[in-house]
Amino acid sequence: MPNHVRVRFAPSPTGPLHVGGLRAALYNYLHARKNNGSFVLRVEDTDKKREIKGSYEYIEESLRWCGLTPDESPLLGGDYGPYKQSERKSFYKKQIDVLIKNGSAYYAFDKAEELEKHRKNHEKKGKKFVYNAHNRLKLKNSLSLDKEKVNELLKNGNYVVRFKMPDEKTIFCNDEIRGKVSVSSKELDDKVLFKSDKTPTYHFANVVDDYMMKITHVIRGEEWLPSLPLHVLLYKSFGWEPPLYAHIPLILKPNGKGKLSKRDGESFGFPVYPIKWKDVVNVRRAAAFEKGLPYGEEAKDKTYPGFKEFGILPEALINYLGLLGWSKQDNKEVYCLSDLVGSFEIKSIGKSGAKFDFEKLIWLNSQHIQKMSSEEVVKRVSLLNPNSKFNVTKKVVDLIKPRLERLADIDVEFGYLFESQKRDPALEKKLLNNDAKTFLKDYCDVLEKNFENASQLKEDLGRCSKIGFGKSMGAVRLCLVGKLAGPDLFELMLFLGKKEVLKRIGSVVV
RNA sequence: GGCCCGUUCGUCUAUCGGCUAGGACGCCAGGUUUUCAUCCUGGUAAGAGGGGUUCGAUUCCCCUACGGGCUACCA
Repeated sequence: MPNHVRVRFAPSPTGPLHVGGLRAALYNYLHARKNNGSFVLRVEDTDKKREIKGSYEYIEESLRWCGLTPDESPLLGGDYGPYKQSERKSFYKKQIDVLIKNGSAYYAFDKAEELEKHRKNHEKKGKKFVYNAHNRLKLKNSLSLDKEKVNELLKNGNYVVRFKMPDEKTIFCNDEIRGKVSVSSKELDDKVLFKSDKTPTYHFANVVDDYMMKITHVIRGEEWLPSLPLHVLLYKSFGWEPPLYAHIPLILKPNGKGKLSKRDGESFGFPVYPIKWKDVVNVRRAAAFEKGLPYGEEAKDKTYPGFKEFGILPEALINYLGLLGWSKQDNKEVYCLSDLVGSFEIKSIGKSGAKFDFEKLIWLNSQHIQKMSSEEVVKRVSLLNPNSKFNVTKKVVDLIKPRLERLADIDVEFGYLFESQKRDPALEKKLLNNDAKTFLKDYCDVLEKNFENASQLKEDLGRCSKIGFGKSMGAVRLCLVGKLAGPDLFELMLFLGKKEVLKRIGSVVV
């Protein structure tokens, strides 16, 4: 490729970044790095009504947490700025005039309510109302009205600019993942490019910016595929060469019903955001008010935990998202970011939507934890939970690493390492009969005198045991842990220390 | 409803016309650790359905079904 590869991730700040968006960002990042290109973060904040305060900061922070740092962004700047669409208004104004002048776009004066009425009427007849060649001359716009009237209406300032969709023409576009996509232009409408508040719509701003920022590859969610023909036609109207497009399939709910969305975090019991998101009701309510929508008074501020708070490593999340809907020829499963970069190829991205599998994410997470040094794990845990009442040391991590699935809730999962736990009553009934208690008492007496190392502890246990080695260990384990789980019994005893072990076993014997 | 995209084990996927359909998660069984977990070994399980094209279709084409997306002066 002769041109320098430039890709962009262009979220709109209408809320937190979710896994689907994160994956789009990841694929863009991978493609940029693979080709020594640039990864641009652009904020599409043209619709101020829908903007939620703090989203942009949240998005940058999430990307940083995942290690997907952009080369150019609103914060970092760059040669093609500004990187917030709200700061690029003059560009859009200039370019919309170009399209009006060359006849690709026109002014329209129809009121929103009037159009809504048309839509309703058509719907009643089982038809669809489309604002295009089929009926644009019957509506109020600069193509149907005479010049005088148009000028008069323009003076009022209450107009939009629409794209003049060609009449009955088959439009062919190319998608890097699916190949040729074609659609008849009679299905397409004269999309609004410029709103009456003098701001551009997504379609227009997006095309203008991608061109001006010299974007070579647009990698975005499949929900944009239907508007690809419009975007390509816009490029043609300008006489510009369009970039290459790749529409990546959506991430679906685990049950396959629809794309993964915000609420799913709650109903499926796992996060959908990278890091925690604080949903502030006042902000939402203000937004709803602007739009004239009702917003429940009973609603409360709510914090949604993210994968980070759930104890998922960013490495694992990226690994999982990378392989979801994309796979490499080799049979490896565990990858770090640079491995993914090495073999990334747009063409090998899958075509069909993928259901989110939390179990596999957890498995990958534990794989990444195993690969990590205990020191590093300690560091991450303390960063994640600086106020924990327990001190998770290297010794602790050494003991539990093979069974560590998530970095969070260590004090809950492995609380027995820090303080005595309540014993499972069912197991107690089964394992702690009189014979067992006799054994425990004998063992305590021995331990009192001798508490040296693992092999000695083990030998002594064997000597005291009259109920079988397995049962004896079970009994001791139950005393120390409260259930039949945890690390190697004798390592655990050494970790807890003589005093604590005698205390925990003693509480049963007496 | 219309348009667009998709469809291989329960899930994520490999296969670029020759297949005893491969791997991973999950699940089950066995082994190691006289314990827990890790780990190892094995097992389970798939080409939506129907038509073509072909010596041969999971692979190419068509239809149907199902799933998803879009259908705003939202992105």
